[in-house]
Amino acid sequence: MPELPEVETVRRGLEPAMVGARFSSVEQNRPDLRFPLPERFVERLQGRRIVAFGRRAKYLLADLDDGNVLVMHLGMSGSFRIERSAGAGTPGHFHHPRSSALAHDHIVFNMSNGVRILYNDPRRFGFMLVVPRAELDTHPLFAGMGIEPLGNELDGAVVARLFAGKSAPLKAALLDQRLIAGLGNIYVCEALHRAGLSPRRAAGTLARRNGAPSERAQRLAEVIPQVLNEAVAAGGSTLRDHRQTDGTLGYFQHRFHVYDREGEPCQRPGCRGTIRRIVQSGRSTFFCSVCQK
DNA sequence: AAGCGAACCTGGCTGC
DNA sequence: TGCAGCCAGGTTCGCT
Repeated sequence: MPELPEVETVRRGLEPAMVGARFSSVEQNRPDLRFPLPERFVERLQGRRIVAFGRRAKYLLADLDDGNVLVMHLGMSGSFRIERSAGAGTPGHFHHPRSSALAHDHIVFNMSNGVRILYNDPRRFGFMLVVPRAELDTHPLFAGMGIEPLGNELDGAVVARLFAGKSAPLKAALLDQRLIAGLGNIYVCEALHRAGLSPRRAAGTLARRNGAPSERAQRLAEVIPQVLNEAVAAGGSTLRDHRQTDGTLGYFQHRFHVYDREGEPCQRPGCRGTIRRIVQSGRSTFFCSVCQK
């Protein structure tokens, strides 16, 4: 489900409910998600206060007051929803209603501010772990992680360097989280269309030319943050499960130019092409072979 | 070594 | 209506 814009949407929804609050109680309804949950997961969270709530690529990071970080990944079908109890605002009288439990509500955080935060994940490709903040950067999950596409690091020169010498298709290189971390199938397809680049082109063909990053690399570096920022502003894309934490839908899917639009006319002004679907490394790619070269 | 396909899971949709 | 088959926003593993 969630690529960077969806995860950022979730982060923004959860932040005000989480930062400053403590975990009053945590319900763990099964031993594992994608991986076994950490030893004593519930005990390690209960009583802790959340001091910051951030994101790195597609990971949510809740900094706890004991120096640990609760790391959460939503996999393909993970989502959070927030329920506010009637007692919110009057400390000591929350009732955290249990009546609303749905199938696949695997983890529930009952917060000291009266908010109930439920993690639902039918496919269980998501996972949670607890890592000391000081060890986060060297943790296997994060050590080899690529650059943050909404940070300041992304520009044509960086793209050229990252892709230099790669024979893999651009599509695969953009999905490789060790290069740029946070893009997924939707936004890779959309970015490539905006940049006018074929998903089948070898990534290495964007490398530097005569000491300067190629025009193509610069265009790609420009459109990636553009499409991600527009998607964040739209609350992400709702294909099936993604919701903002208050239940409202994302609406960026209405602005897709290629994703899931096989057979439709290309929307690029003046282009007479038709959106095609091909399969690359086992995943659907949508693109216009007329204007994407 | 890089790159590709399969695997991990459940559910929704399509077509027979 | 029923059921088989296919597909899905991610990541990792293992083979070539």
